[in-house]
Amino acid sequence: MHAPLPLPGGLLPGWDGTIDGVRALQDELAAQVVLEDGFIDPPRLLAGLDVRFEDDGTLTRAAGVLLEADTLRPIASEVVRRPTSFPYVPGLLSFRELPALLQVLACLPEQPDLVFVDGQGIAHPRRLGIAAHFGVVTGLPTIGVAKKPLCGRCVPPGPEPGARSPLQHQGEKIAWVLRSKARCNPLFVSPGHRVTMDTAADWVMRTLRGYRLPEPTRLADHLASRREEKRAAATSRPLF
DNA sequence: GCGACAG
DNA sequence: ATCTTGTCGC
Repeated sequence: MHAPLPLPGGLLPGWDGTIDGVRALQDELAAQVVLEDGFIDPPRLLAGLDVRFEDDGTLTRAAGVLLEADTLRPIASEVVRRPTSFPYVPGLLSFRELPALLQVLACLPEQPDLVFVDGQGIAHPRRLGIAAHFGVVTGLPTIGVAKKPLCGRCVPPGPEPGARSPLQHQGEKIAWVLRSKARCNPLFVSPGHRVTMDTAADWVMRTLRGYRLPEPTRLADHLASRREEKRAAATSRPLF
């Protein structure tokens, strides 16, 4: 038994307050991840989600963007804020960011057919990164797009855009290390839920627009970083 | 035992 | 993640 985390009760029903307890819950959720394609093909709406923090982590801010899949044009976006309720612990990131992600998803005008989340999908020690956790909880097809790996080893992919090499962990292939753009560090793309490893990488490639990040994640990232949006929108300036 | 460690 | 301008390289 490890040291209990200093948290207010009621966050996780039935949780014993220990890190081992959270890990046990992750194992249960990870068993529910589906690694087969299960989305409408072709999808009509895509969504990009990202989370940031304010006031040294006291406040959690989530940004969500809804895009038209065939044009990659944003048709709606939302930003929500809420008090942070869980500390940052490597490997337990989803428990810190999930509440805000679910809240911003609920604020979008329509349900997306495929979601891109900033962070790992199954490329996690217990195969439950934020994108996988989000996918299992919402039931939505999800892809995890991370800028850095959490675990696993790999041989760097070639320099040409589209080049990819497997990220391996404990004998399993958990993500594609994908070179989305020349001269840029590769992305770590893994299935979140109801998506195949190859489909995940394919959709990242086909939603690129000349930047390192695919449009869904890039727009959500951009929106989540805008200082002007840190506080209640004073001016009603268009978001795009 | 030591180091690494998504956001 | 966050504190933060200009600057070097392709």
